[in-house]
Amino acid sequence: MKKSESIVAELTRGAAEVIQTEQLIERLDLDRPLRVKVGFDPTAPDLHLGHTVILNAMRRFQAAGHQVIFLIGDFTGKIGDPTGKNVTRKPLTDEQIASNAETYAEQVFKVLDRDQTEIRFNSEWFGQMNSADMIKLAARHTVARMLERDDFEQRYQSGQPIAIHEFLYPLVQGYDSVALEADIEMGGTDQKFNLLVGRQLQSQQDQPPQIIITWPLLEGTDGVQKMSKSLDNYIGIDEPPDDMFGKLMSISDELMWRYFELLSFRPTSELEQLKQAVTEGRNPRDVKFELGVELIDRFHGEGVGIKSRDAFIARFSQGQLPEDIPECSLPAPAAGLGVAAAMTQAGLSSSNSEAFRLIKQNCVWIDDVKITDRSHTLPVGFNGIIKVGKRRIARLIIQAEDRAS
RNA sequence: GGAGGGGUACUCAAGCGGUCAACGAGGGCAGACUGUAAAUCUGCUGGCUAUGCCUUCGCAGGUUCGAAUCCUGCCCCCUCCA
Repeated sequence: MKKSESIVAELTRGAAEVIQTEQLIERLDLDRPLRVKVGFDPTAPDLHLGHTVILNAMRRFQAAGHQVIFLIGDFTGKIGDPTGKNVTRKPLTDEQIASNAETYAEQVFKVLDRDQTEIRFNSEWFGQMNSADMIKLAARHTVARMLERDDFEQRYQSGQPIAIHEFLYPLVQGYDSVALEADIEMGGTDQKFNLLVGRQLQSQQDQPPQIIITWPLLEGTDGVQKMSKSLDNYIGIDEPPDDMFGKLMSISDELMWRYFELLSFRPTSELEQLKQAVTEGRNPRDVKFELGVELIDRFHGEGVGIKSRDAFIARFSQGQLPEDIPECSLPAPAAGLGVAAAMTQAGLSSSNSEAFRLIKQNCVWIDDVKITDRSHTLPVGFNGIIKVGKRRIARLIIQAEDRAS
C-alpha cells in the first residue's frame, strides 16, 4: 500500500462521499501541498457545531501539510442563494458582507491554523467580469442539467418559485474553483451538485478536475433538520459554556452518537467502548456528559467543560439556583410594576399577553412562591428572584422611576 | 400575449357573508413522567392600559347593519397554449 493510501483513509474518515478516491490518491502522490477549497456564504457569521464538522476536516488537511482556502462568497452573497428552506434568499449589502466576513475570520481560527489558511473573496474575479463574460459562463450549462439539482427539482415540482439568477449560483461557485485552481473542494452533502459543476468547468478550461469530498450535515438539536441558525436548532461555538452544555444535554440519546461520530476527536474504537457500556447498563446521560465536557473544553478552554458539567448537575439534578443569575433593574411608578410587564421588560416573555398565559399555566415563581394572580404587582424597592419555567431565571430589582431631572 | 388555478397566523392547511383571533396538523412554549433525553399524556400558542378593546386572512378601494368570505383594480406564484 502506497504511503498516500493510508493517509487518505485518515483524511476522509467520516466523509459522506469522495469523488474520486483514486484521483485523490494520485493527487496526494504529487507530493506538493494541495489546494483545498471550502466555500462559505457570508450570510451566517455565527458558526455553530454543524460548521465545525467541515472545519475539523480542513484542519486535518492542514495537519497533513496542505493549503486550505477559506473562500468567502461575497459576490455570491449579493446574488442571493437558493436555501435549503426552498425560499429565495434576500441579497446582502456590501456592509453586511464585510462585517459578517470579519466575524467569520475571528471564529474560524478557533479550529483552523491561521498560517496554513488562505482567505479569499470571490468578488476578486467576479467583480471584474462584464455581462458578456457572465453570459458566456451561463452558456456552459443547460437548464435541464440545472434542474437535476435536487432542491431546484423539488421546488419546480411543488410549484415554488425559482428565480433565474439562482441558476447562476452553481456556475459562479464552480468558476471559483477554476479561478483558485483548486485540487480539492469540500462541502456538505447538499453541495454535491455545485461541487460537480466546478469539476465540469475546470475540465472545460483544461484544468485537472478537483476532487470532491462531501461531509454529512449535522442534525440540529431537534434531531431532524440540519443544524441552522434560522431553524433555531443550533449550538453556536461562541455560546456561553453553560448554555452550550445545556443544549448538548437536551439532545436525544440517538442523536448523541451522531454528535460523537462527527464532532468528537475520540478514536472510533473508544466510541465503540462507550456504546458497549451503555448497552451494558451505563446511564446514557453520563456518556452525554463526556461529550459535553469534550466540546466545551475545545471551544472554551481546558477545564471549563468540567465546570459546566458540575453547574449543570447542581442546577438541574439537584435543583439549585445557578451561580450567576442575570440581574435586571426596572424603573416603575410609585404604585409598582405588574408582574407581566416586568417579565416582558426583563425579556422573560415576549409580550404581556404571553406573560399572562405563563402565569395562568402556573409556571411563574417569585422567590419560590408561585404566582397565580395575574394582577400581582411588584412594589418599588422589590429585589428578588423570578423564575419562569425551568430555564428562564432573573433577579429583578424594581426602582422608582426617575422624576424629570 | 391567451386560458385556467392559487396567495389565510412560524410552516402546511380548512373556512367561501354573521356563532372567526379564524377547524386541523406540524413546530414552539409550559406542565406531568424523567436523565432539562426520547416517547407518551395535558394545556397554551396576535396584541393591549384586559371579563372589554384593537389589529390580522397578498395590496388598495367598494357593496353590506356586518367581509377571510361578494365586487373592482393592482401585485405575486403555478399550469397549459403561443
